[in-house]
Amino acid sequence: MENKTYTIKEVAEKTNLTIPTIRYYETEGVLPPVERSDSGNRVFTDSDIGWLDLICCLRGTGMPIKKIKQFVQWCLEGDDTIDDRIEMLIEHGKTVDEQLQVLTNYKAAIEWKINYHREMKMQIDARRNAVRIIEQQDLKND
Amino acid sequence: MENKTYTIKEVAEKTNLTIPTIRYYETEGVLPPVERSDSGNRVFTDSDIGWLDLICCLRGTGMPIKKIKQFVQWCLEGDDTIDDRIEMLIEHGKTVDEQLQVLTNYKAAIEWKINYHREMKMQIDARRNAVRIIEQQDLKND
DNA sequence: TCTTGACATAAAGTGCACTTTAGGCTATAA
DNA sequence: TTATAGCCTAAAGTGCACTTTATGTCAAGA
Repeated sequence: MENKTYTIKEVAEKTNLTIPTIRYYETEGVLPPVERSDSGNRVFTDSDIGWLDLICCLRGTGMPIKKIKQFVQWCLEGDDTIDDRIEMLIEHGKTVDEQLQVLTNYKAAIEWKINYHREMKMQIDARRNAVRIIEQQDLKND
Repeated sequence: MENKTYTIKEVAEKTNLTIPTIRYYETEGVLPPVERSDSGNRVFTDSDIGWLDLICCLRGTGMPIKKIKQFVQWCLEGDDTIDDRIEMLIEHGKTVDEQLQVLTNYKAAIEWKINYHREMKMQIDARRNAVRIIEQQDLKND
């Protein structure tokens, strides 16, 4: 499973990122420098994909690129940054909890709206039905 | 509770939106036109705040401004759009479920990372401690 | 009466995270 | 050998959702 390598296209498929996004992450220093072939093409390893998975996780939970870069840099710097890293992860975990809380509340509000609209629809349909019946009776009476 | 009115500042405080954002929503047609005083100032009602709460809910769950505008316009158009509105809410509800799912998975990944880093820290500390002890012994032996 | 503060508009600017474009290199297949 | 596909870079462009700026009106208190 180790020492297998991937082209940028394969990595894009694996990570659901676009090719330009992967390149962008590397030039921005969010993704650590990727190995190159003799002709200058990127040669990705499972480790690189691991970094990208981490980046996706942090981005997907709303962490800005700059902060992710900071975290990755700390990882590369080694042992001395372990406390900073743990602190950042814990703080970020808290914001994710908040996001989950907010999202859950909004979800409930949307469900409420849906039910409200459904009841509204029932009444509209009932009214329309009543009008139809009256019209039919008017037709007969003419 | 009804027929009370609010200034834009009060509404901003109530909704946690900024004053320019509220104006922006109105000029964009996301928020239906707000009543004005003789001097042209906006006079908000509880109904307006209700619209803003809805907008916050939809924005907070990732619906783009354009789509929210569409939904609000449908609401203003009346009964004939009830099916469209219900469909949009249901579809949006699904995307919120997906967001919750993704976010929950990411949260778990972050927790996993935290634990991984904590164990890493334990090892680093243990190693440092060992080095310290050895250094002290070396000191004694000199 | 004058100043202060809250409101108004229109238009330009901002920040973020990419995406697109233009131009060029290189290895394989026809 | 030539064309095609896949990679490369640097730089400019994009889309979204606001935010900021410049300028002006209006009502109330000193």
